[in-house]
Amino acid sequence: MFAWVWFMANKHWIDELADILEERLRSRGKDVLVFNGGLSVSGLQHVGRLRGEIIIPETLRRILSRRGLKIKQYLTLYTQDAWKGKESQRKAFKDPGEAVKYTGWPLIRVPDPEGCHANWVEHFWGDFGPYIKEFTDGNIEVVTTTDLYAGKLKEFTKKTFGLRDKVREIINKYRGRKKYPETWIPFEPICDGCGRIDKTETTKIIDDERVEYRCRYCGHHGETGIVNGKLNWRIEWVGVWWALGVDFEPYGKDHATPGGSRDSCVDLAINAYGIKPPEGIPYEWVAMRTRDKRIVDMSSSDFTGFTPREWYEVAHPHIYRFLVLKTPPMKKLVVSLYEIPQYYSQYYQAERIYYGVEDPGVEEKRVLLSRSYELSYPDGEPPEKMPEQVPYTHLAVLVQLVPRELWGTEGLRRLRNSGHLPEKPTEYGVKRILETMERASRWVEKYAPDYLKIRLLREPDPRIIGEIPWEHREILYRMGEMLEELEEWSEDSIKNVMIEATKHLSPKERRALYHNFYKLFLGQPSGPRAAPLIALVGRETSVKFLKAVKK
RNA sequence: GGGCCCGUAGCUCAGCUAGGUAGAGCGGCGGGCUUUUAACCCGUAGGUCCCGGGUUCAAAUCCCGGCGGGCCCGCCA
Repeated sequence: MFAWVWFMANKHWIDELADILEERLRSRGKDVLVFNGGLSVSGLQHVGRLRGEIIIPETLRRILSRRGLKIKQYLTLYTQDAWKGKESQRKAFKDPGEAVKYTGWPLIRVPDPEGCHANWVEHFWGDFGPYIKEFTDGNIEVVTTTDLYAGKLKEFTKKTFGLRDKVREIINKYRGRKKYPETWIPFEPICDGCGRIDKTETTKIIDDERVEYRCRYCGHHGETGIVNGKLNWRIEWVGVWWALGVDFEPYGKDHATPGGSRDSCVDLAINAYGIKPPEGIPYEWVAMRTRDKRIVDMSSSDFTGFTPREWYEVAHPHIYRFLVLKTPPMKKLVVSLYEIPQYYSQYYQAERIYYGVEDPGVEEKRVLLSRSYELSYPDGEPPEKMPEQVPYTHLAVLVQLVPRELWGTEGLRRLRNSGHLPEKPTEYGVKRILETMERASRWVEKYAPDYLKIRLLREPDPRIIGEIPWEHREILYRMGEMLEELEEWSEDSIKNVMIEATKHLSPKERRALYHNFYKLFLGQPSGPRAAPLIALVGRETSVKFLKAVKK
């Protein structure tokens, strides 16, 4: 139809989003724009949290930076929030019963359940925080609400005391019957008596710096500084926008409901504080598929999901970024560590489409996949030449046959022999293969199905041999003899031996024979290619196994 | 009570924004491949597009009304 329409229809969702955002951000007239994301460290920091709060804003930031916008990206940790003491959270401690006493404490004050870090937050941040730079370009500044309360939010708290009536009026619009009374002061101190932040009530503002409060939990009355507490949650969110000057911040679907938290906070920002609320987009959560194929939402406080560290161990961050980018933000993304090989092959396909060596047929698909691929690089861009692609499962098997110290030599030689690598492979391609080998090796240990786990039997097993019919034993024994006499010990000559020994068999019989062949060596009816396997096992051992069938 | 995502082949989904002969991958089946790296190649079967109305020459697609599944919010944050 019209070129314009065609053009629009063939944009990646994130580019369309970037277009809209660019216009709105430019109209704000700021030199440096601010992007933010927010996380409460209530427990397991799973990969799902990378999606909406980190990778999506980071990618938008990079796209818009290329268009000349200056953008600063933050990630805000809600460390002052109360520890809820859910059963799943208590179970993180050796003595869950005793851990009840931390209920209601600010997260940052809850001790590390395993005693290896300064507190709960730092403990669970360990598998997440340090990996952000692997999944992004790393230009993200992490701030905590605890630090903000000691700084800019302190100022905001004072401001809020002055705006009390207006703030109450707006919040009460969203509170149906349970309106806050006129005496309400929107500040929740940490109780000096019991340590809780979720049960205190401010009774009096003493001056700009101090308040009086009472605790509904332990009955303690006291006074404390305004650094020692937090604002009511709706106000706090606006406070973060104000303190950092946020211009864009995505929000999870739990905040997206009309009349919900985002709406009420926008109302507060405009009508109480007179600031322009940030632009935003809602996003769906990430779920995971378990070993037995059940789908469960990842949840921090329920400890369901897996961390960026666990992903990084078995797969490149590129792959996760790719999955996030090819999935529209309001669609549920389901990921599984058991399906890593499939993700690699999807990624390789997108890569081939990007480099133009494969035609997806449908234009929309081409745009979605190749752009998602292009943006999948955490830092920088795809290399000029398409890297060599070796299937993940291939490497998973290879690393089990070649000793680790030979991966970079013998392993690569094997790949050249099998045609996966050319004589002069690209630098990035080789680097990626070596990295994938490390990951595939760990994946085999932790997640691979049994049939991909290759383990040579220590000794020929008489019980297995007993199950092999005599005519097969004859052939296997003969193979052993031929291998023993073989002049040159190479994959090719071994392969010739195997062909020679089985050429008189029908395809069906040959299949049956190889089942027994694999059982003899591995205890299971299938395995890696026979000739390379034998080559690797070595002459002495393979002859020993093969001739054992006739003892 | 309000909102979001979804319903298309056995499974996972694309196609719906912009109406024009129902698609892909996986799985199944048959065959091939000097046995296979959840492989590859060729062929093949398989569908009331959740249901009912409406608009239209024409509806999986647009409109209205239902049904079913999953999820979020309902004054905790």
